[in-house]
Amino acid sequence: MKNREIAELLYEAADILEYQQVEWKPRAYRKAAQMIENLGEDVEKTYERKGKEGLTEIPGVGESIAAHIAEYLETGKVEKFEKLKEKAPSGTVELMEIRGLGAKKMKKLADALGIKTLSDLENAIQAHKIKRLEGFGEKTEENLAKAVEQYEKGHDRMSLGKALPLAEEIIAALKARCKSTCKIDLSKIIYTGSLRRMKETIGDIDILAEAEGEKEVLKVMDAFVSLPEVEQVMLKGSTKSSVILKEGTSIDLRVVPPESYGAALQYFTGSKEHNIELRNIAIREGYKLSEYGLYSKDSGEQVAGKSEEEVYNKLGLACIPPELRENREEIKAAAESALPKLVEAGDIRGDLHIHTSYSEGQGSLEAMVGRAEALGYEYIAITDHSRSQRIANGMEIETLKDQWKGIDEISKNFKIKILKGSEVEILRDGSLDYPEEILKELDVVVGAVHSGFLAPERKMTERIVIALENRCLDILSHPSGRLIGKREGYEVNFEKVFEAAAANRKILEINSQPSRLDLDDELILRAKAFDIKFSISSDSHSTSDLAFMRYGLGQARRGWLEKEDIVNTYPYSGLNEFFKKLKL
DNA sequence: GCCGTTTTCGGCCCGACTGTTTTCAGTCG
Repeated sequence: MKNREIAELLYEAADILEYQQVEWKPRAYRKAAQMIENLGEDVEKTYERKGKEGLTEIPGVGESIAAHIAEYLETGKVEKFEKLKEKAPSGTVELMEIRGLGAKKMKKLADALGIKTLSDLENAIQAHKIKRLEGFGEKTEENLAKAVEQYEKGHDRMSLGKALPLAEEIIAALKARCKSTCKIDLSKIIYTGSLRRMKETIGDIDILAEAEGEKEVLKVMDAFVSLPEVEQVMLKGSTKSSVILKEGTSIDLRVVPPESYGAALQYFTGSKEHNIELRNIAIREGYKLSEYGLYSKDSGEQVAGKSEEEVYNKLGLACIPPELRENREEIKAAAESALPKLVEAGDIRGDLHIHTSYSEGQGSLEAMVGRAEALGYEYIAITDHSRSQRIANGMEIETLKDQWKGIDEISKNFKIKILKGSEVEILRDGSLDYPEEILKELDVVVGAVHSGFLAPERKMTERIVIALENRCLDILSHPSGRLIGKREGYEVNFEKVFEAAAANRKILEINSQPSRLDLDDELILRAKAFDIKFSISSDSHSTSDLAFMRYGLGQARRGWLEKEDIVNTYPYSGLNEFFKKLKL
């Protein structure tokens, strides 16, 4: 799948064109890039099947960009972009990443001081050459210095698993402060942005609050920027403040009046592409949409804004859940009242991937079961590593049998049903790591690949397909093998994997570990088209990990999944039934 | 460069904040 590569290429071209002050083209390139990035299907496949014509069917892709994509797929490069890069200074793309530095300022810096790379910029800042430039000043130079520092500190996005608890902590602290000093509705302090959409990684955290009148707004802003966690106040205005926390994360707070709260929540939740689409609809329908509300174009009167529902409904749309707002057909579905009824936290009745101290987990069998019961689950599966996973203290058959005894014993003390399971290594030839007579004894077999990541696509696909054809396997765990920000998934043909999973009625796991989130939302969408069932699992290694479930749930929702698509929403009896059928 | 129940030409989301200027340009999300 080359979608991401192609999108990257287009983004890069857009940056350079922007630097060259070319009008509109950068926007067109970015739009096309965004569409390709979020496309459910493989651009290369589309091209193979339908040629350039097929490519122009992608929104935002016209004849010219289609030709560039075709050229890239045929030759591995685009002549025009190569030339573009030659003409632009080598560091352009990197410099564009610096906060506060756009095309115009960069051009000036390049023309006046010959700044072409990040280190050029650093040197110029050190020598205080920038503040003497016309249109620049002391403050600009200072801010650029800070921005460069920030960039070097790590411009990586943080995991959902870090961002969500952090946002909750800051919001709790802000609420505690506002409770005594401000007259505002505390329940309206809420995180928005990509975090509310449960994206797998988060750039910065956006918080929205509601307050009436200048005085109250100011009080909220003051409470926010003076939180002990704050290291630096980047900006502070009458509607918006921005800070950087001591641990490096940047957080924005916006405060709006009650009549605009819904419109603002909608606007700041994004995504940007979803919002642009929504605004276009507003324009078509004779409205103007902003973060302050939906206004009639003629009279200028506000027609909606208090709540998100109001805004969507006035535009002829059902209210769209945040996780779907990625401009991936959700607006069309909302117009046709065809939105999915997404799976919810309350639907989850159990967790089917749990480790204990029998292998590499931190928690004892009893501790893990106890926590699961406390969470209100009806069942959990204990799935420690199989024997070949030596690095994770994989269990020999004897140890596995010991564990069964342990489970039988503690079962008496709990109401929750404990399934005997295993995370069985899928060996390089596709066979499973325990003999069939052992696997048959297990209630649930979770198969996973943990080795040989560098195998060629054909090999890896074969390995996984053979495992999916094994009657003993129930669930394919973390199917892509990726570790977010650390390791790409292995090369594998997902079409073939999904076909095999569907044909053998196997379950695909949505692994909730923040570093995995595997399957990701796009693969979930693709797999759903094959009519496959999923499980959402925490892959817990300690009692606190059980709470990871919500991150996997977020990805399932981003993948448009409904309750019926997910086996661990079934009651225990239904789940058992399902597994039994699987083994016939 | 893309796109069209307002247009095959002429538009392209909209508003906030900062800094450097004295009314606005540049940048960001």
